[in-house]
Amino acid sequence: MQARFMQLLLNPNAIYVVVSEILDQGRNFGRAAPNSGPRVQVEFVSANPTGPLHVGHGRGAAYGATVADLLEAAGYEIEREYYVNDAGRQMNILAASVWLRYLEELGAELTFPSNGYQGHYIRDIAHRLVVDHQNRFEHPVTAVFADLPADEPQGGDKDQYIDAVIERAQQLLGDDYEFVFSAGLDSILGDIREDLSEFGVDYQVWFSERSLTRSGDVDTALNILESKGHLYEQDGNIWFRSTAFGDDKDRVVKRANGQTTYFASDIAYHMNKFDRGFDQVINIWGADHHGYITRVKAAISALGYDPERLIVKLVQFAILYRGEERVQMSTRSGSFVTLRELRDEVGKDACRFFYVTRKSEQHMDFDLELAKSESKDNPIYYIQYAHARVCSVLRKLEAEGLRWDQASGIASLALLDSEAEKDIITKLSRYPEVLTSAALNHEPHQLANYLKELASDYHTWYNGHKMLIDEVDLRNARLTLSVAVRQVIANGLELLGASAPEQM
RNA sequence: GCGCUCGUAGCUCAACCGGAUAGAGCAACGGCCUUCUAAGCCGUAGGUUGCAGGUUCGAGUCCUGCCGGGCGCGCCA
Repeated sequence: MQARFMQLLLNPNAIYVVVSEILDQGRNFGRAAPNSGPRVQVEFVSANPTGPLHVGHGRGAAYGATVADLLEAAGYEIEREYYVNDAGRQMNILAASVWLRYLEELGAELTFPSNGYQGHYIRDIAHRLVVDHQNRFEHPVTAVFADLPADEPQGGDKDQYIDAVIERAQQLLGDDYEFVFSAGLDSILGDIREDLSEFGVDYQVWFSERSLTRSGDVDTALNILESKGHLYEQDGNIWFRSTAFGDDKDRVVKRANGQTTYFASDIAYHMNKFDRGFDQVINIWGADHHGYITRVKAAISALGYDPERLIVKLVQFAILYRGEERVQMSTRSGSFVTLRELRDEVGKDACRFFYVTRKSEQHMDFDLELAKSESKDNPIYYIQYAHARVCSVLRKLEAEGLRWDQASGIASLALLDSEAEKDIITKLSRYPEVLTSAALNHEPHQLANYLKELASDYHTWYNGHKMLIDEVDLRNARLTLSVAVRQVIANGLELLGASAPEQM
């Protein structure tokens, strides 16, 4: 930085140096040396594996993946992790739902619990169970529903009812209950994994909540809190005195029936994270979880770790629009738009780009029509088109039997001395700092906006200057700058999870 | 009710941990195709940064109050 600054003072041609740096370094231009920075874990999405991901998860996925990729490009050693909430009541409801649909597949006639999972994907899982295991899990309907309390439509309590169904399933299935449970979990988790992978989001670690109980981490964490005097008993429950660390109220970690709470798992999970030696732990949560930040940080402090090392980024939900019309979504009624449907309709590149083009904590409107449109109105197409345009010119060049001479182009860069050209070159030289700033501030939109500007500058310049001209030196200079722009756009698009097409 | 968060052009958003006349893109209006992709380019117009105070040499940015939107306030996960 210092050196280049000196060069700028001493030599007006120094601004051109960046062009050859870009061409020399290619994909690595703007990147720091790999693993030269802190070791950081980024945990994101972590949606309950009770159904497919929807568009709300999509924003967290795109944001988390991009922040992780940006930090990695900035030299951080990154571990991407998905926390699998595979313990708890919701998962049992899933297992019971699968089982009942399985019985229906075998011909049983029954009334599905009002609190069960209604989605069609449950039937698909049940169907596979029948195909693979025939009637192995079958029990007479009379035995299944004998002496159960009333469901809500019959004037009962839907929660009590579904709990009774779960208990009955466990009684009748015995060891096979775990099998049905796993069939549901594995199927949905597999679907989520595939969905994310197709979205360009891949994890190093899938961390199971149940493993925390099995490994004894939950007990260990509670024992540590106990030994430090942060727990107390009241009404038969064990409470964590989180108010001592700024929380509004104390929190139960173990119920009177001996069951630990989800929060206890969370305490153990964060202890586990810190014990793995990360310099920094980044949690990306939906905005509806903001109330948990205080208590989790309280637990981290109580365990003796520095809560400053935990960074929680909240992501607001996106509201889908189809043109003017708002797309209604309701998870309960099952009328939600899945991430897969969104990808199918809009395409991965536009999805990834649109999601991160706004600050994460900002509410955003996601316009499906705009994301799909193939015009300059659509920023992702606009940027990709700048890239394709350069490729197109090079193809045309070749078709005319000409060659791009890079060395000649570099040597002739000083011919590009208009303000527009210098602006483009200056903008190119800013790329590394934009990348670093976007990474360290966890603000991918900085890079997205930069790419829009660069593409705009390039389109403007391109429109006013013909590339394929007879003057060889000037032609090579223009092509060289074009290729440098193409490289930086490709680098930026890669970090945003979008492709850089050679033709459109 | 309490807490968190957001409020910037008609619309969607920027503004580099307070710094100079608050910037883009859509939409609107006016131009540019015998020429490498018009999937593009140029120009014009558009703002009392929700409101009212305060701190500061300086506030979209920090503080207080109010108004409005979103979210949260389980021995659910």
